[in-house]
Amino acid sequence: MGDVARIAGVSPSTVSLYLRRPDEVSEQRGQRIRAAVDRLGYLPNTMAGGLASSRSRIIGVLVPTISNSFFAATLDTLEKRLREAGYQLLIGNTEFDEAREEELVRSMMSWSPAGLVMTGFRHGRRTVSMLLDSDIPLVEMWDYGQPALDMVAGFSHYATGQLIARHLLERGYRDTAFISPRFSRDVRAGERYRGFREGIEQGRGRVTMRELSGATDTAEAGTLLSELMAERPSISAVFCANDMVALGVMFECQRRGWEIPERLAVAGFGNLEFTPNTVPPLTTVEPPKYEIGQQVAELLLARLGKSGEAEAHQVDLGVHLITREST
Amino acid sequence: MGDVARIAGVSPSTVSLYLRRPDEVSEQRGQRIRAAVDRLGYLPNTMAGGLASSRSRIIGVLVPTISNSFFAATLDTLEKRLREAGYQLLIGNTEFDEAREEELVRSMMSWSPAGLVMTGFRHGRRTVSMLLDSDIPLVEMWDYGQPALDMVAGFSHYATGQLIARHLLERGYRDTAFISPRFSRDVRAGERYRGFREGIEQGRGRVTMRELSGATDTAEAGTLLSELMAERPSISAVFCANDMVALGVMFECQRRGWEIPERLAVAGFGNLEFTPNTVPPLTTVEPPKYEIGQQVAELLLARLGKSGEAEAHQVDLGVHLITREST
DNA sequence: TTGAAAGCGCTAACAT
DNA sequence: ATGTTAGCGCTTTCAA
Repeated sequence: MGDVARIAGVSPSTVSLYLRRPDEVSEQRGQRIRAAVDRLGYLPNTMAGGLASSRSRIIGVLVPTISNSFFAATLDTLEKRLREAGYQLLIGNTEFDEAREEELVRSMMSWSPAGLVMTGFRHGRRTVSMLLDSDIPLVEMWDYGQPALDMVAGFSHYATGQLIARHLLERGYRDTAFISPRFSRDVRAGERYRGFREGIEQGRGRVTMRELSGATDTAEAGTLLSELMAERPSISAVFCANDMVALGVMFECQRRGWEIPERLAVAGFGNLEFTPNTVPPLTTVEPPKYEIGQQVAELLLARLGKSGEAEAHQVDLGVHLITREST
Repeated sequence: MGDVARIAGVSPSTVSLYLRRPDEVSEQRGQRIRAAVDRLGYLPNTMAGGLASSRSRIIGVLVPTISNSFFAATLDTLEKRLREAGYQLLIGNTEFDEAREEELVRSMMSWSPAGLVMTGFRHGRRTVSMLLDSDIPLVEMWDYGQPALDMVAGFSHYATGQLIARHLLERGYRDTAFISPRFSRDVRAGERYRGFREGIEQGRGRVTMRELSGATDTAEAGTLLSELMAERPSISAVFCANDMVALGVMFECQRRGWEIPERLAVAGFGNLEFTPNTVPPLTTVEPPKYEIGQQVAELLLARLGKSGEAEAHQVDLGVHLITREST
């Protein structure tokens, strides 16, 4: 930057000012500075800037795993939106592990990030106290309805479960099942189950639940379905914790010649790209996966703008039931 | 850090040394420092450290979109592996846009990253010269066989296309089709097409190609298939640019009552989670999506270790043909 | 093994 | 609108 200043014939602080707020520098010098920057291919040193101003243009984001298509979609819009505003994403996988989450929060904090984004409400005790001690804007995403540390953008998985329960009851299904990845690998699937079970039971129905041995696995979903139907042939509808599980269930039905929805109704969660196109088209619930990214960015940017107002914002983005022929 | 030093009764530079290389500090002072760190909940300021040492523990990663499941899988292992080594990932979406890529490279460079990871070999002219001017270790991933800027971890999409061509020819399919997302949205699908077409034509076969209007869309894939088969009913096999497209094609066959592989053989690319489980199970090619992440990390860490040796490493991780009943 | 001193490249008062 | 001055919180010689 010194070089740029020398070549442009101005002082370093003028260059710095020009780079940050160009309109506070005279047109004439602005041009000279721009020319010098181009000539030297000057790139500012972000770390020096961050150190001097004691704030950075970094947003730390923690997700269980990047490769979960829901979070990946959210990250996509979040990155886009924040990049437009001049921020960059430091991403970490917690792998469903509170210790790793704590370690990640610690290392993100050491960057003095402008903001932090975390998935869900479950955090370790020490993580929570680090978060509360700092005054870094925080958004918890992909959930709603439980006590939050700061801002929230998500929806209620409990209500989602209830929504499907109501739908199945309306269509006359009472003897139902729920097939899910292991709850320890997907806490929010557990919440959907709770809502679903309570909804069905309030309607005098019954729910049989099966957890896969780990994360989503279409083959294992098919196996579990077969076992379930052998044990309890009266089951007439199954709510799958996500559309991938539902796909596995539908493949199994196809192999066994079980008509959907006549022999067995199937519902999912996610409205993935292929979901409208299955045979028959799958009834599902659409989560606001892109909107969450958008909303998280907006909450953060709003807070970063007017630094004073410490208004805690919590946004429930809701879900949509998409009724198709599988129920 | 001054506070820590005061409480521990040592100098700041001893604290700094202890934090970086604990075994060069006496056990006694080490203990005192550790106690002080705990008591104060001290978190080092990474930016100050980075500025002083003029290097950071950041690896910049550029992908077309995070939400592509192939890249997401790679990012997952890459993040895990690099986090274990004490690095963090700064992730950017290029959105298939060279201008955005350039802008991202520029802002990543301003962090003095320890390394950079990019997807594929196509970069803008100015991006290339920035990359070459800097001496930041660079890995280009997810492709192989073209001139690279530095290190490479990937596989040949051209060879992948040829592999499937050979397989289909062996099974007696000569009149074939290729259905793909728009090549401008997936350059590597275009490479697979090139390999496939040349392979089939060398075997005296024929390929009819159809591009979707944008990214992967199972519904549109079905529509394209119908049109294709109406125009040219003699087609007996279709190679889909990825397994999602193949899923759309299979749904369409199911709706129309076309037996797979009797009426139409189907092959895909990706070996996604559901692929072994379709009806019938789908023949596909398995790309080393996790291995790429692993290998990128290893190349980077090797280079970061022995800083002197500027050995350019290029790794072809290859693919596996997985033959199932759909062909 | 430890400490003192200098400085990494910028920003932020402040004075002009 | 521009320049001067003093740090930001560390790491890194270098000397002890």
